[in-house]
Amino acid sequence: MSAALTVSSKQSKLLRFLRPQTPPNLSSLLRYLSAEPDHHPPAPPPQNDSPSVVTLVIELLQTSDNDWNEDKLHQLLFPTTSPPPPPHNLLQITRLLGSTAKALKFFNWVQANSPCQDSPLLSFTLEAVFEHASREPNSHNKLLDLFKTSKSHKIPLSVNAATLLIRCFGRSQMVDESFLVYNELCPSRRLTHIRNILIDVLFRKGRVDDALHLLDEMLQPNAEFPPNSNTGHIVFSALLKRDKVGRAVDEEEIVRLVSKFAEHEVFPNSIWLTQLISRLCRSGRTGRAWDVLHGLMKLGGVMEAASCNALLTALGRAREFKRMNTLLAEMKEMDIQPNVVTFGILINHLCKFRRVDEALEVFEKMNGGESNGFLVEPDVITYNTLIDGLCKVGRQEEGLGLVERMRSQPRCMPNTVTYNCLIDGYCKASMIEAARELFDQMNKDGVPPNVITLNTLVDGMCKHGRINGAVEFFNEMQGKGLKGNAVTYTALINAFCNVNNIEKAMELFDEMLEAGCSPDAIVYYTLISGLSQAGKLDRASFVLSKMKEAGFSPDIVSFNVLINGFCRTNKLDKAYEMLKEMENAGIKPDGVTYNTLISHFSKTGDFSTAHRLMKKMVKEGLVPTVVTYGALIHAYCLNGNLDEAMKIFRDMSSTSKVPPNTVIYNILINSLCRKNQVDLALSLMDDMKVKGVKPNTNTFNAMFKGLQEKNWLSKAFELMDRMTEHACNPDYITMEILTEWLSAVGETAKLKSFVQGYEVSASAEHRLWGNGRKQRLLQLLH
DNA sequence: GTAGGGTTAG
Repeated sequence: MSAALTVSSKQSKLLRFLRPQTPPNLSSLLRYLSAEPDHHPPAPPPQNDSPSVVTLVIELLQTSDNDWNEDKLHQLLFPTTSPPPPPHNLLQITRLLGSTAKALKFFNWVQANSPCQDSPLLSFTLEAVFEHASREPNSHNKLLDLFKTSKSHKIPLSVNAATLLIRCFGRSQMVDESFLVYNELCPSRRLTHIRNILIDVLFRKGRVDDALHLLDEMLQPNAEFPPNSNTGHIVFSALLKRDKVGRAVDEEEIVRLVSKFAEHEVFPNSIWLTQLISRLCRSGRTGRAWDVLHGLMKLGGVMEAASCNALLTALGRAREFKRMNTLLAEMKEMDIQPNVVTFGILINHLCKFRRVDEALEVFEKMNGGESNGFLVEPDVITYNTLIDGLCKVGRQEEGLGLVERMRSQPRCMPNTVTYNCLIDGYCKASMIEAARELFDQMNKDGVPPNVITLNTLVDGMCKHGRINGAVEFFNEMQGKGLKGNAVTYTALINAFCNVNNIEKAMELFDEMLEAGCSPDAIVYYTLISGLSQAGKLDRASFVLSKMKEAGFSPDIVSFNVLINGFCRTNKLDKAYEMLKEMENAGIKPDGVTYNTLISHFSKTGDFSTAHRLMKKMVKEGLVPTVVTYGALIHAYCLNGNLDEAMKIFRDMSSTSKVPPNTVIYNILINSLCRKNQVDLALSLMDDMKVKGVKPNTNTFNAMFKGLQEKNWLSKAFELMDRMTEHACNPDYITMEILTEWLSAVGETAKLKSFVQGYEVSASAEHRLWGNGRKQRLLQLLH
């Protein structure tokens, strides 16, 4: 229910309660206070010396209940010598009668006795009869009867009578009757406020088109009854609130209405304008939102920060920083005070683009760091945004510092989100223990963890090789009543797929279903990918069909994953099936699809198909990338056709302008070394240096193997030094080659000094080689 | 304001 209507319906309830015992002047005062004007001719000036006609008539009517002195009544009301009393008097008299029955009786008498039948006398008397009836139980039926009678007697409705009827019928869901009353009303009395009521009734009943039709009439440039602010409120609330009934009205239509309203100088209030701006932005029409806001600014609509905030959010999302700044400048110019949300948006977007220091500057500014007029106290959300921003760039210690600052500020205690951001920060920094401690801390502080806390820790543990710890933690939390969701299961399923524990991954999927947790598309995608990469294409297909049953469809990446899986397991017919399915679903193959197929055909020796596919991909507007060339080069290498591989390698940088990367060099260097063309491999390494392509561990491993074959010790030493220079860590393959080779030729001293270059970080070593490998290495060295 | 997945060449 809209605010204005709540007020006026409350007021009318108040009126109904007060009226019977209230003298007319208080009643008219209340009437004056109500949102709607009273549409009566002015009351005659009070007669000071003698009792008024009203008083006399009431006395007369009350003394004799069933037997009125009609002569006297006639004399008082319709004197032959003086003009008839003003209609207002009859209204007052009728109102003061105790019941509908009495009022109706009086009305009938007036109708029978009034000398002039088409005077407003009858309309006003009837109005008071309606008022009586409206206060009785089952009022809508009584009013309907009375209305029908008045219609058959051709008594015109007064403005107030029509208002009362339309409103009462509307409340009783009798929309057609409301409409009928309106249509019965003399066009000159179809005032704005009556139309407002009817429009409101129509909207509430979902009769959107009828309401808009009525509204259109009011919005005409020279409309007799133009819209007022109440009209705006009724219309915008009906069109923009969430639980609206009837057909949806699209944003363009609303924008059209807004501008028509604006021509009548009626503007949506801040709430509705903000709603409209958000809706336009959400449906991707930020430009239109910008126009609407600026149009209203120019026309003098009242603008508050909220509406600007809605637009700022959308601009930030679209990375339109220039326009964001323009809007901020305009806000300043128009004296629109930014609020905590405005600052929050700025801080958020700066953080999302990792410009955390600038975000901190804005934060200090709102704290009054620079005295530029306004102080806005940051709230929990401001703090959380910043803490998250800091954590996302690895500055979790500073985030922790902000928590201290938060605690010192009244009404700003760290909450679940605060802890979640920090826990995620520590997890991403591989500090799982610290994250776990924060989790204990939040429990101690009475801040309840939620499913996001759970997921953050589960994922953190999974990503740092503690899958069992993650499962344990999850079970512990379930025991405490904290249920997991699709995200929890995705993290675990993904982790088990990554360590090739497909059984456990599938088990978790079943567990998820048993727990009553419905999988979303991402769970399916994860599982399909894991199964495909593990070569379990039958199970991947099974999950795919389950996914479709659940109403999700594979996206381009899932198709690519499946196509790759089918190619690798030599189920080309299945791969084709997928391509067909993609086509039917309207999903075009992308570069990855082509690369996958090119890789497959070239690896199986069908180079002509591979080249045909490459031509087709270009025709489709896709650009062959370093991966495309890599697939061909790799296949030619595997096929023993090193000349062709080198030819493509030379072509790709000169003709196609795709510079080779480390992977490409590695493929070639590896193949050349295997073919004993170590000289050529070495020249490629020089080429890398020239082109600025960094060699990695694989590059050196391939070279060492080649050099070992040739027993080119001096070259190996040279490369070992270069490896150290590049801060390129040896892995266990490097160590195995070098240990075997160098200890065989009695060069363990050189090897020891090489290894010592890397013994700076025990944890890095641990990560690289693992404990077992290191033990073996040490054994070999001693 | 906070959490999840997947692709192609080594």
